[in-house]
Amino acid sequence: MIGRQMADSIERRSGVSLWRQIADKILQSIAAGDFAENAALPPEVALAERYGVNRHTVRSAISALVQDGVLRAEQGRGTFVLSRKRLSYPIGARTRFSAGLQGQTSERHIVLLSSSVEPASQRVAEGLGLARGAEVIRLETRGEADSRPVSRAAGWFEARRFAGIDRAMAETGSVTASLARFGIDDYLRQSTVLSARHADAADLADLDLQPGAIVLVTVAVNVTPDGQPIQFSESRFPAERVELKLSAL
Amino acid sequence: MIGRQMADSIERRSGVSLWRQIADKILQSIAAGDFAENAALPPEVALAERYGVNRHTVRSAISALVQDGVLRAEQGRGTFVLSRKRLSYPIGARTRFSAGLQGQTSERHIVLLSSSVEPASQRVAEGLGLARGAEVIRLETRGEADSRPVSRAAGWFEARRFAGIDRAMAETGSVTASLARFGIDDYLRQSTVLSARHADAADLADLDLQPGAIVLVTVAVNVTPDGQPIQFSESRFPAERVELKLSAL
DNA sequence: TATAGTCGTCTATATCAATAGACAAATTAG
DNA sequence: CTAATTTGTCTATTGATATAGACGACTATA
Repeated sequence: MIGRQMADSIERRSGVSLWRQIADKILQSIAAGDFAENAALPPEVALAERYGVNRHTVRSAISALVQDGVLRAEQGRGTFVLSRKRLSYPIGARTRFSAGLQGQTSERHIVLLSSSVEPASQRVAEGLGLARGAEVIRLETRGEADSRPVSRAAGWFEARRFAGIDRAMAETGSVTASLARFGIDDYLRQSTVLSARHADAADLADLDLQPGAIVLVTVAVNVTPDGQPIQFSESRFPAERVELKLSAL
Repeated sequence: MIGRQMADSIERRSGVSLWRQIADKILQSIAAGDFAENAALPPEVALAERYGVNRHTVRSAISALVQDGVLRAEQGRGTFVLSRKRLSYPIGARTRFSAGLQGQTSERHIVLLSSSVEPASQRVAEGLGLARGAEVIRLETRGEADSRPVSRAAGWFEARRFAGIDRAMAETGSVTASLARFGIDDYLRQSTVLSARHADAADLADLDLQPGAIVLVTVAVNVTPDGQPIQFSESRFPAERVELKLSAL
């Protein structure tokens, strides 16, 4: 973006419709803090002129964001911003879900969606230092803050060592607390690989997103302080609601 | 994605055309290492069936990737993968451009695109601990590996302290070397904030991307070992060619 | 109470995106 | 050589996207 000033460019015949590109820009702009809560968006004609499109095209973008609960349109008055700035999700050696979001939200928790036992895939086995096909427990979770989903994760644990961690997770709602039951009071993030892509159907459902949204994806391995791998995870974050803050370790 | 198996889902009337979504999926799949170099893609009819679309729609996706130099189609034989796995770009306290890419590419360098002196914007001033409007030098650079752009960055330095850094950068092609001329032999990454969005027109031109692509965006502050801010930067990485590896600090 | 500003709705038209089916052209396997 | 497989091209049709213009409905304010 380089500053902010030259970002108002739109691509035609790109496979991404103009209304979606404009909706993206408006979301970015809100997330970047360009509008106070309840502030008025520029009028439709002004936006149409700025982006070089028809007013109806801007209306399509706005309508999608109204649908999504980001904006509120009032006939005769204007269109107003509802949602807040993006959450800043900390990532570091000692990343814990709740701790890092303190102060940004009033309410936050993790929901266990499902658990299963399965043979380790190639990458899970590699991450955990197990033989391929070894039994692992898979926990599917969703992180929520202020009643909105902010993350969706799958975590894998060695089945033999962590038998019953699914129950612990359901009861405590915390990975840290669950691991504590297995005698692990501290763990570190060994590696994190980060990428981004368009949300697929599963992401849309899990994270309550509108089609065309972008998700940040992290693949990480957690280890004990002495380097023993305990958890392999893949997490997805809605890019429009979350940014990742890489904290000092 | 959770494993890999359920990722073949496509969203209709989402504002993102089906051919682009499919092109995205193919790119992801290649980047994830599902295909060896020069391996054949599944035939068009098979892909059409897998994604539940018409063969012509798949052809549109493939045609975009052929245009982009990712695939090569041969009549009667098949469609073949040209490009490599994604580059893994390391990010950590001591991130240096060239060092981390060693072994992944045969050739890599930074090009200085432009430099200018300007008053510091709000966020640049905050990042560098200066008064808003203080003079800063802005360097626009592009990182290339194997003749392909892999990053595009804007860096800001306090003008008074680093007068002439633009020339140093042009001569050395290295931030590290340029800073050394100002007596700074070591610096650390103090903070990094990470987000993702659709590429805008500037990104497309700078990074040689096809419209609809996704970029990873980092905003970072570099400091001297004793905590003095020296550089504020915003970098963009094409998500289809680069993943970010958060290294131990 | 006018008037200007803004969102809401309607009609019409053009282009892009996607589907459907058919057949040609090139390659590979038998 | 023949058949099967695969990419390339063509025509036709439908629906989504985008533009254009006009006008109605609601709000705030001079």
